[in-house]
Amino acid sequence: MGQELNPPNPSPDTASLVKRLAGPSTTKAGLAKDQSEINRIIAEASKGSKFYDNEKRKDKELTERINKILKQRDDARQGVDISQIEKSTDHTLDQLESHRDLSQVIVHVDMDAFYANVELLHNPELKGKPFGVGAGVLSTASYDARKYGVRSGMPGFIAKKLCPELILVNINFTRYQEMSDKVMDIFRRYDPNMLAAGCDEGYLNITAYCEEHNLDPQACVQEMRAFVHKETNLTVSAGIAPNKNKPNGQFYLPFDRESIKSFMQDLPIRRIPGVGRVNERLLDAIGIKTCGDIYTHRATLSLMDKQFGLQFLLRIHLGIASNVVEPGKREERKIASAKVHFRTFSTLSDRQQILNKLEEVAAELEDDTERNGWTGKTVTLKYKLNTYQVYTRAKSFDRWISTKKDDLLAVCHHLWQYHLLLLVFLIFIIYRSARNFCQAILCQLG
DNA sequence: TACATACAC
DNA sequence: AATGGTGTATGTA
Repeated sequence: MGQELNPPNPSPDTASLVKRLAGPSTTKAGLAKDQSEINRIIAEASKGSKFYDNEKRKDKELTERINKILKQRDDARQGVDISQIEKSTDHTLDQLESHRDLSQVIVHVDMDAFYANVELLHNPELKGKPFGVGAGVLSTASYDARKYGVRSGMPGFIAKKLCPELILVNINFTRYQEMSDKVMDIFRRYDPNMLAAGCDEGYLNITAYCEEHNLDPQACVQEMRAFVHKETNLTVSAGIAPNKNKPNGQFYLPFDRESIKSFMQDLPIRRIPGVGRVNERLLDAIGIKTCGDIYTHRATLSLMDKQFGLQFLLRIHLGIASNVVEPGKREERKIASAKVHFRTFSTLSDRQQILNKLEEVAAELEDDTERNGWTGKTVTLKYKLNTYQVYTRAKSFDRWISTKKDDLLAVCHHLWQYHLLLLVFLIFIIYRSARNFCQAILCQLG
């Protein structure tokens, strides 16, 4: 009956598209029972949207890129002595192995569902209930929500489809920052040089602490985690290893070559920091799913060093990473930005409306930079079309730029060009190399 | 330098 | 109806 209304033979979603739509953090906290059913629901909810079309386009582009790479691989392997290449790669591996340093005790600490657990402390009524933190897109999901497949980075309306009783809690960043400060202070007792990575995780070198207090690493970390719990009521997971490649959750990796090797053998390559969704697919295409697979395909990787980065992957295979922990310089702010969102408008007739919006953004940025004393040397105009395609247009100067709205607008007009006539739904203006205005004010433009 | 892409959190 | 913000690194031209 109504079937004629549907488009004939809608092409089925490819596995890669379904996975892409499910978002980047599917492999992270896989507490859900049936991920494929969850992915199906997400793909279904996305279907027909501009967002979906854009993801489909990107997926297709990646597939084409993969096909190109496979062809390159086949060409590269023609008429070369594979065993010779393997031999030379083995030599590189031996070199790397000979420099392995097992002397440092590195701990990766990660607060469990940080935002969600802070909210739980604040509002105990949420206990046992599925909830997400954030509006629009979720910053995190409680453990009870994760059971349904709800994850960080997921739009609220899709999360609601997966879990209709989901509660949405507004984000309270100052609350998390406060708790983060407390937790980090505890970590610093064990390593004053620790590296804070975001507000809920970090890396520590506890070698010296263990020595001075005559503690073995596991007892030391146990004690540290107990302090965190006692002083903040929050829980923290930790991985202990001879370097910074984090295992997962709460884990002690024995400090010998064989244990590390067998740990890496079946570890999915996606779990390595720096291997995201794209590299996962590229590597999968040439047969690499786990860190162990790197060795099997070392000849191909060696021939295609430029595409894949041989050294990077060989180090991953061996489980060798940096074991230097530094606090990370407290840098100056680099970017000041403002944005405006808009939805419904038409193309040509609303040129003036777009210009008005642009002016709005410029005014907002002027306000922010004047108030906080920032300026910069590059103006970046970033805009998203209603197709979700993102464009950036930038102009750099050799002097500090005036933060006056009209000066900003002048630069933006110069950058804007023909997209003025298109459907735009998001505009950013960004100052790059933002510097404190007080220091820069003397050399700013007219 | 300009721009795009990939990634992390 | 509806799919993030901020920052870094890197490749390419």
